[in-house]
Amino acid sequence: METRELRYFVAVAEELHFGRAARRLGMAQPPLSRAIQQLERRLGAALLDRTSRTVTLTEAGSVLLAESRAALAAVDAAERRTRRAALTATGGPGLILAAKAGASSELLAKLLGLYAAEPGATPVEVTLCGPGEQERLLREGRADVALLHRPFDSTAGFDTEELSTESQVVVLPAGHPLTLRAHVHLADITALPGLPLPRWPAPDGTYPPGPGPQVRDHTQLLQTVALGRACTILPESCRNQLHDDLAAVPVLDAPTVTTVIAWPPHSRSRAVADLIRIAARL
Amino acid sequence: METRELRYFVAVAEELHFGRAARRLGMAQPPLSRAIQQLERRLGAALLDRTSRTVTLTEAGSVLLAESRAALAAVDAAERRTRRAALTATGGPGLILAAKAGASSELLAKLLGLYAAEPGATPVEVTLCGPGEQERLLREGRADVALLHRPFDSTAGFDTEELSTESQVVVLPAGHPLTLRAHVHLADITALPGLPLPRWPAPDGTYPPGPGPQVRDHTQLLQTVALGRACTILPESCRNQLHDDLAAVPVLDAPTVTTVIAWPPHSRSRAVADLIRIAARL
DNA sequence: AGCAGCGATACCGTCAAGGTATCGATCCCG
DNA sequence: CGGGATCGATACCTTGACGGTATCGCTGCT
Repeated sequence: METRELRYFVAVAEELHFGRAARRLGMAQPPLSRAIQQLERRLGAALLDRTSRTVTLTEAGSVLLAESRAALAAVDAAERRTRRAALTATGGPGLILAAKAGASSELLAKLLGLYAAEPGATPVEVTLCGPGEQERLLREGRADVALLHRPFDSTAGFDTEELSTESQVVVLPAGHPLTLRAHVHLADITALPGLPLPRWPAPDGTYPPGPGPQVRDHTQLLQTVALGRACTILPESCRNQLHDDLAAVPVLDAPTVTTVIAWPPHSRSRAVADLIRIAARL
Repeated sequence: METRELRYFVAVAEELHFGRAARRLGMAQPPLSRAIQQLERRLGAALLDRTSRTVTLTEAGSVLLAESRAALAAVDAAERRTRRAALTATGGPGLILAAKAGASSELLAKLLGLYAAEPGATPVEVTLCGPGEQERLLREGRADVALLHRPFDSTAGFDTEELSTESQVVVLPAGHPLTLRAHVHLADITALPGLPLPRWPAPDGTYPPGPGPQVRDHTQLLQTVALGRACTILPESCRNQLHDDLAAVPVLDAPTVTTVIAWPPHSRSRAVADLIRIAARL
């Protein structure tokens, strides 16, 4: 199978409409119809059920859709990583590390410091991004290595090494009654009147429905909490970033957060290997 | 990038010889040279350093080689999984599970029993294979789900769920002096005169060098041990498969073995999801 | 110097990918 | 119930990308 065929199929499977898919691909509809027919013939499987009015995916079709996306992502990542490797040789940044803005800053500083001291260390460019975005950057080959946070980010498809495990705290406006408690439970928090949990954007940029205020980044989050509009649950290492207008209380039954360093499983690069070796010793 | 180009590049990168690579691809050498040139032009990167006598990989080239193998594997797996999905609809086996022959048999039986009792369960075909082969079957899309054993198998690129953790025992011929001990350490075993650890074949079928006898499967392994030609370290669950001619002693400092159920991260199938849900509750 | 081996280049033929025109079926609406 | 609109499939044509053959130019080894 050629990637061209996979791209065609993904377009049709997503649009469920040959005409629209053809427009999206910048081609005419007939050759697209033929390409899909040929793909079906070669696979010996019906991928789409078509009447002259509607197009639907068969079971095999929806398998191929999921697999095609993964395969095309792998091909695109191959291209980007090769381009980056070529740039690196001519003096670009040696390594791109993606990390969530505002998270694990102490850990990150220590890691970068130790790596920089390594003989033969290359310059590391740090991309600080929104929550969950590190995963995408790494998958797309735009970053060489990333700090992820389980159980929030999926590490599926990566090699990983655990760096630290923390319990979580609830961050509240200073002076809130709960801040007098030595610890709380999740049930205490969900029941808080007037302090809902904020909503983060999904990968596609939309916000899930709910009562909480919409936030995009860490600063905005903490400010919203300080204003008494929300509370939030964060790993305990956030505590040394809190001003006096915020207070943190341990949450006993919140899931523990594990920070892991992750990299694509086929990394050949010496620099990535060095960085990981150092991270594993932290 | 088209998969054709990637296949061409992999052939040349592996052979480091345009003529041989062309023969392997069943084509003439000139179009292959041109295809690689075009790939390099489009990527804006030199992939190969060629003199008229030798061909070597550049840094970017070796990145692309690793990435191409991964991407081509993803494309091949997509094709196989789609074919399988189509067969399943027409009454083939619903699910193929790969497990190492002789390992986790109790766990496996329990899992299959529970799943078969599930409403809407599809027939499960179990492929019992040699050590480390489950991983390959799963990667290539020849199996839908597999039981892997950490730290021996790499789970990189899969979603996994831990099923059980066991410590390991050393298996010895009955009557061996060490069998009188309540437990041993690794150092005790490596020092055993005349009882080396056997050698397993690598994925390419060759055996690593060393003193131990060559074995291919579990039966052969246990028989070799019973004959007093080797000893071996296995998870403790193997104990109820041992005859009287073999004895097992716990090894205190051997790494613990974790059995995990693994599946490709893009699995859309209801059957896989059911099986995993059941496995997680074991 | 001459030969052998290798990758690159020049040139040519073919076929598959893509375009246009149109068909046949289905649904919607009056 | 009939006509128009919409959609995927088919028929037919054009073109350029891909592959083949012949040959060149360079290099290393006798």
